[in-house]
Amino acid sequence: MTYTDAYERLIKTFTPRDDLSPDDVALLRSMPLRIVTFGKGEEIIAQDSEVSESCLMMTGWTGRAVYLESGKRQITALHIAGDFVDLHGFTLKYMDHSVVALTATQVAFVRHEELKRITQVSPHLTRLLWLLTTIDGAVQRTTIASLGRRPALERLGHLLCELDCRLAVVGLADEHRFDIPLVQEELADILGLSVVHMNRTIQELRKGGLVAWQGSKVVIPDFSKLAQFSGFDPRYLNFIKRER
Amino acid sequence: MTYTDAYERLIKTFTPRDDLSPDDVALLRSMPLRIVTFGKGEEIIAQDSEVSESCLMMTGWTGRAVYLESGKRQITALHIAGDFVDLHGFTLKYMDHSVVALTATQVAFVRHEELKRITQVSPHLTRLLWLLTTIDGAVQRTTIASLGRRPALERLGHLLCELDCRLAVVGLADEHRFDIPLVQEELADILGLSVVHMNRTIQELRKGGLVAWQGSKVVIPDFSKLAQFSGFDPRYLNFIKRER
DNA sequence: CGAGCTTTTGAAGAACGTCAAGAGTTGTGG
DNA sequence: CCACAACTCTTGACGTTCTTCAAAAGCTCG
Repeated sequence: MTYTDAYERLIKTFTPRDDLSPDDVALLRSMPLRIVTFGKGEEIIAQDSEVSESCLMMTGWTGRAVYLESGKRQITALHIAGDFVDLHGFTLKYMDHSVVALTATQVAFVRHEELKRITQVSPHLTRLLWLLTTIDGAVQRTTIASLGRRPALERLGHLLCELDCRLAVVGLADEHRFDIPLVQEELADILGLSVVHMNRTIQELRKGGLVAWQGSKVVIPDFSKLAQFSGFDPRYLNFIKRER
Repeated sequence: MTYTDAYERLIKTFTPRDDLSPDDVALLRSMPLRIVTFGKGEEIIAQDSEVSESCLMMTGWTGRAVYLESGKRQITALHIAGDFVDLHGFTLKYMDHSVVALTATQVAFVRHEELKRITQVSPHLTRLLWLLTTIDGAVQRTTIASLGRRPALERLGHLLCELDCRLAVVGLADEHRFDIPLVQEELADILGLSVVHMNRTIQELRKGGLVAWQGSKVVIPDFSKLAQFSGFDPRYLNFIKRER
């Protein structure tokens, strides 16, 4: 993963949503990046810390984890290549969650001074960065609706539909086949379930024929069927090009 | 509620988080507002609609509601005076949720052209508006953690602590006393519970002495006790002044 | 006073969690 | 290349939390 790749990755995060002017692209490329590798299980950002840079995912999977006093953990979001995991840290500074590497990972850190510079020279790019955080909010709302009102089976189906869509956009899913490099305990922490019930829910979804899932390989034989079963409507992901 | 009040309300939304320059204030006051009244139960913004203005709450309570195919409803957020309910609509345009008036309500609509104008002339005010949406995201993460990992009783306690803090900042709570103008069905839709279990959970919290709650009047006799019981840590609300 | 809404209660059942243990898999060191 | 340890997945049994259904009681407002 070279610096050139990193800038390309960043540019490709915007282009499904709006066109970038040559000036926008040049401005993005002018930002110094710090590329760092993390091993599986390592903590990239600590909960309750103060931050002065934000990180863009290059490879691997990360999650935002909230640790409760009870010792329980909730993973509030999953992130893959192209996701600006903690862009909200630019405005918030205070991190209400940790960021943990769920697989070996490469990320590019951008200093907040650089982002601030963008806000001072490019209103358009500023709105696009802002957009990334509001899309994140839309995903979070969908997660809230799932946790609050969908039973475990639909909740899992909905997550698989979302991951399929997001992975496809960055070339990591093809014909509804993709890799989920997560253990069931992590999936349980995402869906708010116990590990045992997570296991039984996966088995039930498999048995129903809605997904084929062996090891980390997932295949969704009939996407629209799973989407309908899970109440999945991709519009909240905002993969639509318009003037922003 | 006059126009002057509306601008004051808007300004007071920022000041707990950062100071505004005279230019910032003048710019805010230059935005045309459209003040509208809604009756209890009315829909202010429809789910799946396209929007070209965003609304700031003046009086009353609103909620963001997601309606699922199953007929179930999840209220993903509550909003009170000073909240910019759908500021994310400025960047997203597509509304993945509805906004519903939970009480009689006055809101001020700001056209997106005006917000765009701000992004073109004031990087600082742009960052502050952006901040409001990222704080919203932090609240959503906390909601996800509650729904995923807290049992009903703690979930309710946590909500009450959050409301106490937020209402106090806008002068609607004093000495941990405030009004919750919501019926138990609405609370159930916020906490992801059935109405019956919502009722029993409220009773249990009352019985435990953690809250006094009769009709819509809530009193938290020992806030830190309830906060500890519920795992509430107000830092995610970002009521802290710093350079943004 | 009555209609409609909201709160409350009881009873039964479904969904999910916990505990415990066995089976399968992966990785590591000798 | 094998043996062992550690991790992960799976299963069974049982308990708890929460839901559903149904109905009664209380409240509000014309």
